[in-house]
Amino acid sequence: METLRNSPDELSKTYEPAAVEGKWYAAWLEAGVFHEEPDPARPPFVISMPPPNITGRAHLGHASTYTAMDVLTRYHRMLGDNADWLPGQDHAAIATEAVIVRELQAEGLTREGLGREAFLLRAWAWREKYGGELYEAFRALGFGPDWQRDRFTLDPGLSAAVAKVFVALYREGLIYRGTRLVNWDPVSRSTLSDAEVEDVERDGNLWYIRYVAADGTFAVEVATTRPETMLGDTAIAVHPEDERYRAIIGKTVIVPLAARPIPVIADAAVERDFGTGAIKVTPAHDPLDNAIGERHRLPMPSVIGFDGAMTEQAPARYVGLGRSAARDAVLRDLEAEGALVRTEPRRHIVPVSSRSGAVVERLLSLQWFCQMESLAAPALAAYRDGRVRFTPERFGRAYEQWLEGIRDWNISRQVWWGHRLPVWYTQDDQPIVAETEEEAHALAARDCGTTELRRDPDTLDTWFSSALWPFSILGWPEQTPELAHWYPNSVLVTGREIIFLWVARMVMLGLKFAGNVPFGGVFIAPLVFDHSGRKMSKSLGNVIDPIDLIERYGADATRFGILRHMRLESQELRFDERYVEKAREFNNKLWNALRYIRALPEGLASASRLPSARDLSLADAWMLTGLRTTVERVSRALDAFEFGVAADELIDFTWYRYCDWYLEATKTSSASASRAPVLAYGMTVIARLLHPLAPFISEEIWQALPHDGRTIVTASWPDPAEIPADEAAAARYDQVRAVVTKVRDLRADLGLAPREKLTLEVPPELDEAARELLTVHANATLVDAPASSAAPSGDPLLAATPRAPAALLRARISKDIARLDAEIERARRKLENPQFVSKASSEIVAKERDKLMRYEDERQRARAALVALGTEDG
RNA sequence: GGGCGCGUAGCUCAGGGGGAGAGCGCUACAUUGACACUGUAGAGGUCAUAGGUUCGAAACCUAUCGUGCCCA
Repeated sequence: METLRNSPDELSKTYEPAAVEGKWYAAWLEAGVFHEEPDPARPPFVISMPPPNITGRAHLGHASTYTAMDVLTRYHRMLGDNADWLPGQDHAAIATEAVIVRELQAEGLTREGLGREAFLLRAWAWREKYGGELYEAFRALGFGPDWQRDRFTLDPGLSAAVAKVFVALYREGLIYRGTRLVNWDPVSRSTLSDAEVEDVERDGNLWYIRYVAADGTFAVEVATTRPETMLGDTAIAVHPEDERYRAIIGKTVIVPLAARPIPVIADAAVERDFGTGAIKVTPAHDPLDNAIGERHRLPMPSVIGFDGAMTEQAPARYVGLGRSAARDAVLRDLEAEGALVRTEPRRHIVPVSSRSGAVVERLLSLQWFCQMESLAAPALAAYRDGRVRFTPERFGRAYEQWLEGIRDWNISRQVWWGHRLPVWYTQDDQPIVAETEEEAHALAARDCGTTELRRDPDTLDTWFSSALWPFSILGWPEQTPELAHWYPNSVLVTGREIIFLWVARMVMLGLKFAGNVPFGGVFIAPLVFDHSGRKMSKSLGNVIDPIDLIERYGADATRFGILRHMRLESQELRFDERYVEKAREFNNKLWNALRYIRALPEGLASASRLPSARDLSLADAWMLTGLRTTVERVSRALDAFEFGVAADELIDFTWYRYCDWYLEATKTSSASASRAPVLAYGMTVIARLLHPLAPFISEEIWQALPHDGRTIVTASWPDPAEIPADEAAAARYDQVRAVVTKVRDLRADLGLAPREKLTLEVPPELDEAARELLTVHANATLVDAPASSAAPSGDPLLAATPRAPAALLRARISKDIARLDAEIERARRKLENPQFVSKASSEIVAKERDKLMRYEDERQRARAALVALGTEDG
């Protein structure tokens, strides 16, 4: 511990975060304060970091969600918990692969040209080089995860867990291979999850096409936004209760251009208001049509291929045409045939790949799926019986509804960077599913009498490995001490956009394989938007780099500014740089309070212990009482994830009470007896309360004052019971403050500069403590009131009267009386209402009576003062 | 179409059945030895609209309008 010096110039006049932050972060790493071993003797507090993509860059979302995790971990560490924050990164299959492919393109290379092995080497090299950038930002933000336990989704242990889970699910029949409609990104050449598909509104057309009956007795018009898919039509569908079409249900019509006969069927999924109420059904290329096709067992020809061009299933003259060329050709030919009735401009929803920006094609494809129904049921039960709780609660209902309508999960991806499917095929395409290649060969030899196998080239959806995260990073399937003590995790902190993608899947697989829910609670942090409520995105150019904020304001201010605006029920946080600016000003305020304490002439040598209660001044007692309340409130707020409330409480107490009042009160001569220890004690308690939110400055302050221990990181959380509180003294000081405020009012009326003394007449019996405080807070000179002023009985403090022109005092008092008149009128009306007195709770009525009494008392005093002033000018 | 939010001071937002709050911005004064990244005082609001419940509604309920997100 450095020795405490008291030179006033020792600390710079403004707080300089840059000098402080690097120093302490290095010291923390050196001391190993973020690392924990499982310790059954202490309550565990564990958070698994949602693994950011290795392609991810720091953005303000990290400064909300990830800061929240840091706050919780630091808070629980100080509470004495076995607290550990487990970091890690995600390989981000499609995103990373896209980055590498772009790099290759720039060099004139292709993925296929390079080959799988070389491609993967490049991807690993890329990860080595750039994958740690986000962590640099995390350190700059002061985050303290247990770096020694850093994990990566492609680590051998985690990959083994993935293979094990896949094989187990397969053998249970929950993973299967099947032909289903998938989201196909023709540019990335891979399937996409639903979440990677964005619905975008675009201008298009609605084309009306006429289908003629096979027997020529009628024709039916259908509307479509995608005429080229008509080549794959296998039915016309109408709503079963649609009178217009009842007669033609079951009849046969001919697909124009393709000249194929197809049936007219009835299905309740048809929207009668859309177009003509009759729709064409292309089961191989549209989700709704596919569902109809399943129900009616329709054939499902794929007319569009994985390359986005028309396949051989289409009539010969369209084969090989790209989607848009095919559309042009089809429209031209329809027109020529007279089958195109009309064209109507229309805005409609187009599915777009959030990876490549290409329009997503719905295609039938042979993929691997995970059957979700039997996994979803226990996850639903865990929510309904309270084993998984969401904060805010309403997000639980979204989770519930999604699980209720669960659909099978396409888990295979046509990318190379990721967990390769643990699937091999024999020459006759028989799948062999095994955890290792050796096992696959053994199985193939045993069951199929062959050793000639080729491995499935596909990889698993990234979310598959993420779903195992909370237990795979703890060593599962090994029964490690970490798994025993730290699973389930205490809480998961994440954003609402991945409740389905990630949270629900972790619950499902955690229950299935780790025997329990992965976490007791889920805290959904608000998303960060720009000042006008727009999502921050590269294309809008409104992305804010936290590093930039850190450089200009400091990491503490960046964290604090955001935390302060996190509200439990809000879904969004509209970021304004002024939040961070304000936080920096708060830091500076703290810093200067520290400078004041350090420069006290009596020094801090004896400041390590709080004086006994009888040696405390009125102001001391007031401050400590407020401090105790603040400790309780901040603790309660952090327990409830109310970070904004915690920050508000800290600012409110520290700035507007500790600094504005208490610190000023210590500038009286009698305060010097107790002020150094009380100021220092108060400040170290504030520093500890602040530490989870603003780790650097709190450490700097704590180190600059008498303290026990090496670092605030492992200091204990303040215990309110240890802070002496004296409600009566606090109330008395509040009365003094009320009088001071009134006097200041008048100073403003007088146009009196703050420097200029004001004379205050007070009754001779006024106690010394109140006199000193009036003197220092109101910058007043006290004189005894003349006996003739007839101080009313009661508290002499309330008889304090500034010496000022009578007219001014009269105006001020009259204004007071007018305000009191209104209050009295309001209270009296209430109390005169028999309904109020009989129906309102007795406390409310008593409170109202008390108010009325107080106001009347105050008005009486004011009137007396007015009379005493007389009518002539003074 | 279904679900979930939001509408309070010029702006961003707290609050929440019984005296309208904060920060920023604005106005006036102040360079007092912690701090101008400051202090003191002040102006500014039919709490979206209309009904209802209640002794009492900005808060609870219903509807409407505006606005955002998610799911289909």
